[in-house]
Amino acid sequence: MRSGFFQKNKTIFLYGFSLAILLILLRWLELKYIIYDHAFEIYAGSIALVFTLLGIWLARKLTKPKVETRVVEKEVYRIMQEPFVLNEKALASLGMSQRELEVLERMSEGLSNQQIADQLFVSLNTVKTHAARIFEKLDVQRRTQAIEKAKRMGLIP
Amino acid sequence: MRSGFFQKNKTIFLYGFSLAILLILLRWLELKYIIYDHAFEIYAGSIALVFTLLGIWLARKLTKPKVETRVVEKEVYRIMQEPFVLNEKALASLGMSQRELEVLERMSEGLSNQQIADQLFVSLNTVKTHAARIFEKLDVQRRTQAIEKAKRMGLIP
DNA sequence: AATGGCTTCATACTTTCGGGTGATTTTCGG
DNA sequence: CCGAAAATCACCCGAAAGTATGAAGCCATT
Repeated sequence: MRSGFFQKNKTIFLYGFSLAILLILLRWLELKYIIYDHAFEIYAGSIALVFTLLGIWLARKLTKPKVETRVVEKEVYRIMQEPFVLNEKALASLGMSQRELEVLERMSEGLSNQQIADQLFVSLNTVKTHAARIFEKLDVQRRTQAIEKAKRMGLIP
Repeated sequence: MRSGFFQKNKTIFLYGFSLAILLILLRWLELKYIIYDHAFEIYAGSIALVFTLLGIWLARKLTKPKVETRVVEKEVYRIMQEPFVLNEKALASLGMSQRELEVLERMSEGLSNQQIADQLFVSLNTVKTHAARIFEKLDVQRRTQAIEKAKRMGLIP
């Protein structure tokens, strides 16, 4: 393709053109006897200047941009359970005992009284007693309420 | 400082030097009568070539690298109470109905079946039926388990 | 018209939970 | 060592929760 050929050799054409036009211009200036004393030096200087600029342009055109990796911090919000810290104050103010807390934790895991009893190696009745105390201290009636309240108070995760 | 002055004007000095040396070289070549026919064109061409290269070099030296910002995501964890967004996918995959979800929500608030029935203006039996379906779909046996699982799945806050 | 899902309700039954009471043992600080 | 708090266990009883089964009405899709 003609246009394709021109496209690919555009730089070369431009190059030649620049040189030709510059020479013509300089000759014309010479003929117009504006320059005659240091003619050659001016020629050379002009050519040097123009082609330096051309070189710069070329370099900018052809050089691939240097890639500089810049780390941009982007906040990625994640669902994460904030590290649970037991609310000791609330625990103390309620007078919640260690054993009761253990029962409460297992309750919140959805275990039945019997399962809790098995895990803690105590009788079902014992767990019931603990549960009753827990409800009393938390001032609730049902285990679901106890769990809800205890979570809000920071007694369990 | 002298050296500082030279440093800062290095490019200009280099420039002048190049031109001077080139001219001397060309004159010498001319004197050696290797060139004499198309002397001027060769002069011009040589100067053009050299200064183009110089321009390219200059450009590369002086041009600040184009910064292509490459975003590298860096996770910044932060504690936040996750604003609850309902996990619709899980909801759909479980085939959980709207009514069932309502019951589930109230369950998690610690309400009894009777209270839920009153709030939703349905009978206790209806709530029980919903509850049974919920347990079935969540594959659990107790309401406490259902709450625990539903929370983890993002069905309820 | 038929099908299937959702919601509603009922009945009957079993299991678990929660309240109340009382009692024994263990632990731990004064 | 003594006493209070904690932990353990038992028994009873009623309430609540959960299981199983059936069924009717509604609504959208086929």
